[in-house]
Amino acid sequence: MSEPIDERKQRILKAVIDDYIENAEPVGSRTLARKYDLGVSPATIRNEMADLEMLGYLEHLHTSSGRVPSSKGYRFYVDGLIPPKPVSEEEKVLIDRWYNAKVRRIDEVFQETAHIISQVTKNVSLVLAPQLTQAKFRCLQFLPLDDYRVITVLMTDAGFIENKIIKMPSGATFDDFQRMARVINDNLAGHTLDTIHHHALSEIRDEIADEPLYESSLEIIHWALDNGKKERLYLGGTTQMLDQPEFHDVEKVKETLMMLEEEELIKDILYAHMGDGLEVTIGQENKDKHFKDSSIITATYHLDGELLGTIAVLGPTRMEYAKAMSLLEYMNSNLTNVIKRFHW
Amino acid sequence: MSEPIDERKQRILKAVIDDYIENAEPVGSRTLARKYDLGVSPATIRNEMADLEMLGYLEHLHTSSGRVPSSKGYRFYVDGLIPPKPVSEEEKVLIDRWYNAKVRRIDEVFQETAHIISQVTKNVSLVLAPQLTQAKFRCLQFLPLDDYRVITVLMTDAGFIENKIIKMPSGATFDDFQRMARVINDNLAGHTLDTIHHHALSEIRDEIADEPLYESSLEIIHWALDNGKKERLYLGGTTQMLDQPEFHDVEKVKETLMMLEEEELIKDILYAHMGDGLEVTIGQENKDKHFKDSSIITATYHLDGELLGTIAVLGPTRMEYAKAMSLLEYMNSNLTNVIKRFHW
DNA sequence: GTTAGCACTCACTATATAAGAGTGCTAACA
DNA sequence: TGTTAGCACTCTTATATAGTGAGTGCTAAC
Repeated sequence: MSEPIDERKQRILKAVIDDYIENAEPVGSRTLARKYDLGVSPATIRNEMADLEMLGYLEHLHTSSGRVPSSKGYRFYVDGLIPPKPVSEEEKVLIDRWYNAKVRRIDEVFQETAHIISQVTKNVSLVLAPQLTQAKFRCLQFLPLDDYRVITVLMTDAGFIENKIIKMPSGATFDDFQRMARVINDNLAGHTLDTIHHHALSEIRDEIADEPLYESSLEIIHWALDNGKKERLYLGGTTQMLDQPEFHDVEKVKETLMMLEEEELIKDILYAHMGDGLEVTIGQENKDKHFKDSSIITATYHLDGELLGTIAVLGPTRMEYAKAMSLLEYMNSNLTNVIKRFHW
Repeated sequence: MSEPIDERKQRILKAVIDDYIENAEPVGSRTLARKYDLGVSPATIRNEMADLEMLGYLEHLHTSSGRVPSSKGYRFYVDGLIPPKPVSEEEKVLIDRWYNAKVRRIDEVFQETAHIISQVTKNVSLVLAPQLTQAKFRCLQFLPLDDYRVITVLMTDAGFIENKIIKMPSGATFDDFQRMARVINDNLAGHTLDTIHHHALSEIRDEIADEPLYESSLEIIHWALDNGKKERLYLGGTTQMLDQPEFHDVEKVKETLMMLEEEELIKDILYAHMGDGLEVTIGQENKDKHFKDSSIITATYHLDGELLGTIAVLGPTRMEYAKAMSLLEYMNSNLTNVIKRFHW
């Protein structure tokens, strides 16, 4: 099955895949001999291709009509044949400029990251923004709004901030809320949002010792937890992907778009690859059957050593792996800087 | 040109448009006679249709093959022929439940509004979220974060809140920032964000009388203004629209999606109809040539008497006007409640 | 004023044919 | 023994042609 393949076979395999990635059409021996400098005749190439097919690296659509790489073929290509294609300095400058021009608020960083990736790779990009569940509760503060409302500001360790207006129970004063903030902060500071449980709540209840006020604090804590659970997914390139010949059929487009709208499905895919650095999953290697014709490249990014989120490129198996991989690698390492720049 | 058309012609015109809206195919006299109870023979219908074409209400694609409504035909239909199709009570309940299930933060209201509209109408929906430029500056407050950073919280009249972390100049203390907040609030409170000009800034400069601190306040005010300028556009239904036979061609899909990505273009369209209540613009009536085959229905929503934003449906001229119009009307009046419910 | 009848148009479908690209095999060659 | 040329065969794609059906417009009869 997996016999070693000699250097010439590798050269031919690489040529087939390069050509197929470029032209999206089954490639035959004649074209190969003409376009690539392989030094052998089409007939020889035919023999070698037949061998490569036998070994599972290439596939035949119909009896006649050129060959197409299989998942195994792409895998071999990705693991050993592709030349590194680093992001050029000009591209880096462009990317930096783009961030500067477009990003004003922290959440826009993720949207624009998705945008950049899809623009460069002409494929769909996915960016999973930081999951606050793993962030630590830092503090909660109140600001007076008027006689019966206060603004609640929640802050986590990683520096993310959320706010919400809440009503004060009748009879309560802003001072009561200040006191409540102290109680909550003392009890919850340093805990990750997903480890705040009932026993903490009951302590808070005891310390607050006022039913309506406790109700308010519950509302606030639940809101904080909800916020923590909701990591956000940003998509990019759903228009660019139409440039790929794979999507010449509207049904295919619809199917793909509908799949992309299923946030939970997509998140699960991204979770599956979380924390493993740069990872490429090709066609058949995908567990979900919807993705048997797609490849996914994922990369995780960090901040101060803490895992923050995932960025990914999703496209047809016929994808410019070299380009996408080095771009993701760069975006990945760059994202930390960008977040710091715009948020601190 | 615009001679009055008698009752029978109107009945026939309505039947043609109803049928075309339903089936997306040119409608002929025979089909019309069979499906609709018009009480006359196909031949008579043919004569009437020929008249309606002469008057500009119908169009012929090819010499033979049924008729299709013109923009003028749709206009007449929308202005006088469509039966009102109010949102049913069940639908209202569903919509309410949907909001409750999905919306946690204020900005999600707009996203979900777009989502609901597109789900119901099977067309693209556009929601222009409140423009803060017209909102009044209410107040600015600071919260201490650590020794060298503070959280800035900006609040506008309509209750929208934004926050940002900023660095303190070396040597400055949190008390300095508190003082700065007072100065800024005294000078700017009650002004709309787009009327904050240089003379206000120079007064602030005089009162603060400390260069690094003034720099910080400038940074904050500019951030506030930037926030005000950036009204946000939410899109929905870019997948649903593929169900319409108008989009059986991928090129058409791509063209439309690319147009929708041009935020400025779309915003301009929405601005053009701002403040006019419910408005329908049909095909040729659109000034922008990209929209000559599309119809746009817009509605503006208000909060406490103040104009807030616009919601719209964008689709092929062959659109279920009755349904879309009553839905927009309802969403429109309902949006105020929803915003209040989730934000106050 | 309405309707039946009829010739005509035009798009759409199905079928046949031809062209082109590619394969696999065989046999000759270095 | 590996490489190559040649050739028959397969299968897709493009093109042309004929047939079908829905619809119109006109005329003449009711």
